[in-house]
Amino acid sequence: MNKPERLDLEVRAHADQHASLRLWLRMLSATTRIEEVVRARLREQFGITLPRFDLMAQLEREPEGLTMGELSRRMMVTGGNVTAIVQQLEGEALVQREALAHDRRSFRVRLTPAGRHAFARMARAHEPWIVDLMAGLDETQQQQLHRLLGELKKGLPDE
Amino acid sequence: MNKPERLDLEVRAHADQHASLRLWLRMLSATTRIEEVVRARLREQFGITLPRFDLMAQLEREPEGLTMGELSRRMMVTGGNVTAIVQQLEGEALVQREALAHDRRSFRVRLTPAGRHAFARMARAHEPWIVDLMAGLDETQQQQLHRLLGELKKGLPDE
DNA sequence: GGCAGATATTTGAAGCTTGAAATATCTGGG
DNA sequence: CCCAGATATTTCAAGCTTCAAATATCTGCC
Repeated sequence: MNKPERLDLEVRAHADQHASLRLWLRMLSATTRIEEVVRARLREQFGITLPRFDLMAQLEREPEGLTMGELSRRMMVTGGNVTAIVQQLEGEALVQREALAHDRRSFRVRLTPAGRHAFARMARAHEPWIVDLMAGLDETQQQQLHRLLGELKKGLPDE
Repeated sequence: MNKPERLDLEVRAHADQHASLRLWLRMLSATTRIEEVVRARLREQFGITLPRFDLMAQLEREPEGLTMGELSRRMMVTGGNVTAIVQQLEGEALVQREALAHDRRSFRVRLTPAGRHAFARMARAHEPWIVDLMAGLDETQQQQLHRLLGELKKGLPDE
């Protein structure tokens, strides 16, 4: 009975790999599709890009503002990227920089009143889009998905 | 009992929105993190970008090759994007174009033998990475996640 | 106090991505 | 047969993104 068992394990290992790969591809395609929809609507309805919206969303949650590094970590993009987007939004007077007393390398970025107002208007539209896009799952399923993704994230390497 | 019930629904609706949003953000961050890891490893170990790897992966599954449109749909990117990547890979002799007899607007792209060989080498490394990244979930959980994402995708608007 | 290493941000080059317009070809109805 | 609309691809401009190198500042150890 040794040989069949060993074979069986190999077969299962092989199947596992394929299953993980299929899972990953499905996860990626669902995420991509939702992003596409959101990006298109933000553009059509507000003439804004997703990255700019995202950056404003991060700031909206932090009335005290965020440093470039914090923004970069929260948005999960590189620092150079944040620099460019902040510069643009600053040019449109939607965000402003503010020196830090204790560290001259760094500064806080926060929404201007105009930025806060503009974001609020967009967020009111955005939230129902997400609710709607997720509506293929009922509340319980969404909780399950949330939990599973939390587990998955715990297993991912840091940094 | 009318007023409390109505209030209750409103509260729940409000909570639902936040829950869907949180779910979406978690989904996005898990996906982004996995992509980051895979991109970094492909670069370090094989000096290739994720989009090029992705395009080759699509072709590898289709010995007959794929048209530009099919590639674009499968990769979930725009056509112009595919044009650029195919041109580069063609320059490196990893893919080749082949005219279609019945439609001169279109053509098939397929891996060259060199492309197939290079991809096979990368895929052997890539698959265990994914298995590993997903290993925070056991088999049952991965099946659940796969199922839930399938449901979610069914509810998304087409195209 | 000064300097070595750490941290925060910017810059620049290369590559990816989108959306829209342009080009080429095909298809079917008249 | 022809042409109007559909389909396949490319082109282009604008913007996003990464990585790596450069700059500036800070911190703690001596």
